[in-house]
Amino acid sequence: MPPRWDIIELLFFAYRDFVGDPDDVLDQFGFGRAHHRVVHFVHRYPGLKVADLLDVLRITKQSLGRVLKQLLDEGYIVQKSGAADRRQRLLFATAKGEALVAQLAGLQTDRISRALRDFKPDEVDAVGRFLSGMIDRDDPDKVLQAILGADSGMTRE
Amino acid sequence: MPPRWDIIELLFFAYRDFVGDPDDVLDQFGFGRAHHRVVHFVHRYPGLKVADLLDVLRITKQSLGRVLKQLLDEGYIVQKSGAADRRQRLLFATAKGEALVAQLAGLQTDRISRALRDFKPDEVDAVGRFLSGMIDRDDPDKVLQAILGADSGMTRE
DNA sequence: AATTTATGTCAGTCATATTGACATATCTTG
DNA sequence: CAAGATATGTCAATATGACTGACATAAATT
Repeated sequence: MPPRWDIIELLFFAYRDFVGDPDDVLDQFGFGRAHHRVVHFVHRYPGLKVADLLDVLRITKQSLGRVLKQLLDEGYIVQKSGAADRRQRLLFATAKGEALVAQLAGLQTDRISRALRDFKPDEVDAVGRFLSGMIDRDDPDKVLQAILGADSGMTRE
Repeated sequence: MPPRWDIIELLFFAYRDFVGDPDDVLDQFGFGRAHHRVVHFVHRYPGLKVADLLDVLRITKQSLGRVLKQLLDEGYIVQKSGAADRRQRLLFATAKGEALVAQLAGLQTDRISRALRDFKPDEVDAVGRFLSGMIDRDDPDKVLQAILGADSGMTRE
């Protein structure tokens, strides 16, 4: 099987520019890419546990610690003790956090919409199936399962 | 325009796993992701100049310096003075470098092929057009132009 | 009561990036 | 030819985001 140089390199450049938009905004907040990832997933999956976040981001708790603390201190995220298990710290985005996520997602959505402009529904669907297919399936990751599970029919509104 | 949470998150996970495969191999060589990027583009675009590489990778020459030196010292890359302009250091992958790139590209190609299995030709085409469309066009980058130029069926202004 | 689990923290290290300043060789231009 | 621009390299200091290992605490489970 010959290497798919085309896709390999397109993925590199596409991802480079895809994360480049948020990076510029994050700089103004004194944040980095790590902060974006954390506040994004907390906003999207309210009540996420610290352990879930570690699974999703594939980093250690020590790495997550500093970034999470900053987001808590500056009021982008709050944490509540779990009702069933009070050891757990369930994470939620504040209005401030939601606003930041929305701003960054807006930039990325603009880019995606531009790329998908004039795509037929089944072409959009193919893009979604490709990206899903690129992801490891043997992954005991709750968030990931939620995404992949909800992923039938990319053309829904 | 509502955020495309689906694509945003699929891209995150797809890229995470896409670069995850090479990372494991690179560890065994004492290399990191930066070494992969450098040797990859040097192999793919023989005679690449240092300045070209800086444009592609969007890093500073100081950052590139250490990584490039290691690859030169360990014989994955060689450099020759430019014929026309002898200030330029033109970079070429050695057989050793090519072998490494091929191994890493093999892993990534396996993943891509798996994702594109059972895709019809026009669906594969849609994936390529999507990725191309995600890339900034106002980019005076020789390598990028080569890639985008070779990508038939693309909509450009 | 003992153990496991979820989380936090301290301390040190590493890889990769940054900015700024300066050096050298070489090409281009007035 | 002299002056300046360009391509590259290097030194120094710094930041971010990752790592390992060890230890602490609180709460759940056995």
